[in-house]
Amino acid sequence: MPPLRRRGERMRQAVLAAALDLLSAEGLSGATVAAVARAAGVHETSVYRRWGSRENLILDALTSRLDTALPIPDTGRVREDLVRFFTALAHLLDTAQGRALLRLSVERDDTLEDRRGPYWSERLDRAAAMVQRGIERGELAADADPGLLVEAVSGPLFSRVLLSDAPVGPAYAERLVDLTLDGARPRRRS
Amino acid sequence: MPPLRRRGERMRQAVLAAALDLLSAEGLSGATVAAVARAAGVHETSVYRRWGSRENLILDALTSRLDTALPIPDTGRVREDLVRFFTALAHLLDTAQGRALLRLSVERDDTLEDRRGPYWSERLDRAAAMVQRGIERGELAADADPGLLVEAVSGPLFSRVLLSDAPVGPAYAERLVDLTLDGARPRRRS
DNA sequence: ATGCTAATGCAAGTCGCCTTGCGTTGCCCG
DNA sequence: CGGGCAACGCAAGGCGACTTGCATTAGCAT
Repeated sequence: MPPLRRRGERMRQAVLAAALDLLSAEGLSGATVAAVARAAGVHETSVYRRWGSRENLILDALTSRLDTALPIPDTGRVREDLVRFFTALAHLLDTAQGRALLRLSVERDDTLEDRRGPYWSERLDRAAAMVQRGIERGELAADADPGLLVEAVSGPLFSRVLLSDAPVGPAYAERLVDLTLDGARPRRRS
Repeated sequence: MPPLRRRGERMRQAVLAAALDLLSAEGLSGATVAAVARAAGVHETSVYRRWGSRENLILDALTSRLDTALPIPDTGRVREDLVRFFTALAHLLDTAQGRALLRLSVERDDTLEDRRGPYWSERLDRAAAMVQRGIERGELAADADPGLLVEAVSGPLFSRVLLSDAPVGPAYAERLVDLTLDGARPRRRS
């Protein structure tokens, strides 16, 4: 039985699968390049040649399967849309894979350009559409800034996970949405 | 001239100074433990015995000099207080040292407990006092959550630096404060 | 001053990330 | 059904973080 040489796409899939296995079995620190390569029955050098760095590898593994899509709801009411979206995001950030992805996205890599920022910014950009619809519907002020609003809700979610490593939870996301929508000033007209 | 053996507190100061020098001269990646030790005229082993890890060393160097205090203003108006505070924070986050400190604060260290979270959480906790005063003054809703509001403004600042590495700038901080205070809904009573 | 002890110096070594040069082989194309 | 060539395997090595065991010495108390 020859060592079952894997190449091209099959090798790629085998490595990504091995990476995810190790990731969920032993966590981020357990998924060393050597371990992944061994588990996939591939040489470490090949991994580096294809992915360039451990970071790219893990990130590729994570994003390939973790395409939770984070769908953009369209219920007709801004608050409902935002609550659903950011609740889903909070849920994602409470999973091991979601947290790992966020942590990796934060790592700087001065060598060559990478596509980590894109993962989150893409999704947040799409989220801005919900706000835009709210503006057009007159639910939000005409001069509201969709991007700013999205960042105002997602930012705290991200930094909470990164800084304090605390769970975020759907309730937190909902409170953030309400604060961003209504502000902290006293409600006139009760 | 004997190698001028440094010990105890003098050694500590020499190493921290060398670390800051390298930090500002060559950036985070330039401040390797070996380089810092050499520059301080100290053996690498001694650095590890005293600080335990490179991270602790850099963090110690950063916080020892970078105690910008981030004072809590008290002008009598919430918005003014918040704008001043978060503008100062934004400014800090636009310096190389501030960014380095934030990045290091985000690094997880499963070995032993560390005191990195504290640096930011301390300052944000104190910032909540501004909000509390605003509530007592009636400027804010009685059921407003000081901690949440502080996170709603600081979170985006942090995650912007961490994720997109973009400058934050005072204007961004100010817009966040206004959004959090007034919300995105249309203003009644113009 | 003189000792004692804890704080250094030093050497050697582990581990993970990553690179390079060269031999070997899978795989697609003609 | 062969080539040919890129895609792999392999060995060796560099670099930085970190550890360990042992020799040495600075510095404080006496």
